[in-house]
Amino acid sequence: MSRTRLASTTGLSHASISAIGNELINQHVLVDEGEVAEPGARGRPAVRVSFNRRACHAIIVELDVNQARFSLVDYAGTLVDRIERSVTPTLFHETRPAVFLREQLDRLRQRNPEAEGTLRRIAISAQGILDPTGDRLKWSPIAHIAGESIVAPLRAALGCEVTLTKRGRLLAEGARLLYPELRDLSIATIFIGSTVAMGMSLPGRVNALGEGGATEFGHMNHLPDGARCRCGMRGCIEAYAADYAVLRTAYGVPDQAPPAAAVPPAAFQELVRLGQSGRRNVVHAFNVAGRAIGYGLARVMTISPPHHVIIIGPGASAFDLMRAEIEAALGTSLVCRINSPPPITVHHDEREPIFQGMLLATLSELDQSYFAGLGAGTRL
Amino acid sequence: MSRTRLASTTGLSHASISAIGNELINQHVLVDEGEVAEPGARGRPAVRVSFNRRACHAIIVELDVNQARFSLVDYAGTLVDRIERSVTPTLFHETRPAVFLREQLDRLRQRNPEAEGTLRRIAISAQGILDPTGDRLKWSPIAHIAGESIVAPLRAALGCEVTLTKRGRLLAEGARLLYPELRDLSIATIFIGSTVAMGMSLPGRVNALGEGGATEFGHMNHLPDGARCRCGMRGCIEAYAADYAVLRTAYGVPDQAPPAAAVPPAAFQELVRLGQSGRRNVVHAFNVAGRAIGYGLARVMTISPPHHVIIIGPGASAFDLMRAEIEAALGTSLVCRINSPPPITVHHDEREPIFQGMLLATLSELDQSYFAGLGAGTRL
DNA sequence: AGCATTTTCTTCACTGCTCGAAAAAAAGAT
DNA sequence: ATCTTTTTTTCGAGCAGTGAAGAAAATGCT
Repeated sequence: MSRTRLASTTGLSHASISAIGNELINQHVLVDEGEVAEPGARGRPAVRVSFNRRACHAIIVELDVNQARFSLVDYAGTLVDRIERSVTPTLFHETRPAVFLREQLDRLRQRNPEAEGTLRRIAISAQGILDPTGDRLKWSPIAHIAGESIVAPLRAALGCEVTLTKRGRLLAEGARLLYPELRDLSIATIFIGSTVAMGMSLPGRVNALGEGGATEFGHMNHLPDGARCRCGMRGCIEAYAADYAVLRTAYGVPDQAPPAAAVPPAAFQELVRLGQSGRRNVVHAFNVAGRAIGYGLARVMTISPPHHVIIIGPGASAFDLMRAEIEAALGTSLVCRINSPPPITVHHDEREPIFQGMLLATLSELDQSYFAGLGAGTRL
Repeated sequence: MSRTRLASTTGLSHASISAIGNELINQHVLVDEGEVAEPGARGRPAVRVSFNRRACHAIIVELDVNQARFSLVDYAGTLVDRIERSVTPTLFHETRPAVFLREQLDRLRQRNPEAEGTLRRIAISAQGILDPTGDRLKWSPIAHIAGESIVAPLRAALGCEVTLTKRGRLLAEGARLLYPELRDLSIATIFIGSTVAMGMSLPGRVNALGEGGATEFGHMNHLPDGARCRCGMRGCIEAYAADYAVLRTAYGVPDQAPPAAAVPPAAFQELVRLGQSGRRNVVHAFNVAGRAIGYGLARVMTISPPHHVIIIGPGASAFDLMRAEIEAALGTSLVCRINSPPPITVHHDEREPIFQGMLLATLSELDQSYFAGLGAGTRL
């Protein structure tokens, strides 16, 4: 981006951008990329400045019920290397979470020795409820992970900052990045898959990893004394709309039956396919799921109504089977009658928004915690 | 407050406080009250500065289903004069809201000619859903008020700034003022009475009148296809917990019967008394109300959990009859199991918090919109 | 009474951030 | 070669805030 565009984007004057920009270039936080040739343009050509890729690196860890992904990124946000591992319900029974994570992280570091000295942060995201200390999960749909210390042993072993973040928090921030037209709107992103989750994002600056936006939407009660949920409670939205719940409803298993620990992604895809091809019991199951999500969303609308709703995750493919029930439920809400209901769109890939949201949040935090702490004269 | 205390409260240095304070005293926004004698204190005595009462005046209008209250206040927040009028379900059928308001406002102004030149703002609060323009209510439990233009005619007639605010928005801000120990906590205040409403307040600066904190808690769905609500929908929390709903349940009226337009305050007080003395049908009705509020609160807890909950309004007197059901409902929620449920306290008078919340918000807004706009050299 | 102590408030020189205006630089257009 | 356009830098100024020093106004001790 050129200095002139930076000035108009940030609202600062050219004078300030020039001063700050050159200071950061001296510190090697930014780099001068030289003139960028734009054919047919008059005037002095713009000089692009961009982040110094080698200023620092971070590793982003996405942990969910079915898989784990480890991504080494540089300061410009470019993906340098990536490892994927599948997660089974017994994995964290056999191997302590911190040990499993450390093995994969070490492998990634050994494969990329050039990043070693500048690895500044490891950001882990996982589904569930965090302990207030941020060291571990208090509860999680990922089997056997809750209660195990994660952050402290990794921090001690690796000697760099490690953070643990609720995954749902990132959904909406990431979705905002993918749809520039939503930039100035508040967004609720609902994930439907191995769990049901919602992230909320207000316009304005990027939410830091530590702040708001997290909800327990999946465990909001839908019906008092209703279906059994993986969390042990009854009547949660998740107990009607997560993969295991749809499967249970479709095959006529009583809704008080204990939920499956995990549903293989392929099995759920097959279920969606059956629903789309019109199989009665499956269509019915997705209708039930839609009703739970619709009432949940209607309830959210009464507390903090988002401008836009995005449905995401494996269950998003079945949105057509849920849409009518969702809209009907929204229609029973005064808020949606008076102010029209929010537009709902579907985004099929959930991994990219989560990754992008986490990436942006991590780099922003590094800017604030690491780079801001460097003295004025520092050189990297 | 002395300059030294101002410095430690605001976090600014003594030098800055001195400069800014003297500037504002020159402008007659603040006044020097002279030394305040504190017996037994050593050192130079503190000089108290306070708001110049005569710097400006505002009128605060509280409008609800049963009554209207008009309060003339000065810049120091002192109540100068007040008018109360009862509101009947036919009032706004017979008299247009703007006309009714104008009559009372004119009376208040005539009684207090000394405030005339410095009346800077009229702030109206009412229950219901506001039009985005802020000129009128789109929907309200106050009969015949929705849809009628309120702000524009008053602004034209009185020639000063007029604002219309959702009442529930003020509940929590006001409650925060009354309980200093809640200063750094997020608070949800639930009003139970002619309606059911909730205001949320985050710690930090005072919310301006235009910003967040408003909810439609009373019209959050409790049970799909449930009891008929005054808003025309079915199953709202209000349809189980507002005064008309408790009355309906207690006397075995079918929950699909059209709700009463208003319940006289005395009739509801009597109902609370009957419940407290153990009358079975009334106790049952309040149990039902408590269950609706409890599930509603549990649902709110999944989206933006407050640290503290305050119950307020005429129905607060019956809190003991609802407590068990509220706590039971909270217990069905994963969030309340993992992180303990928020403490719930009762505040019996609802009018004071609403008034205080509105007062503070109005004066803060005047600081920002009016006083901040005055040039550096201005003198009042 | 006279001086030390304590506390409040003001003054003053200085920093850090930002801005507007002018100037410099680097290209294409004439 | 000169004009125009666009980007970038330089320079002086303004503003909000600070720390340190000092002035002011009381009490307490001898």
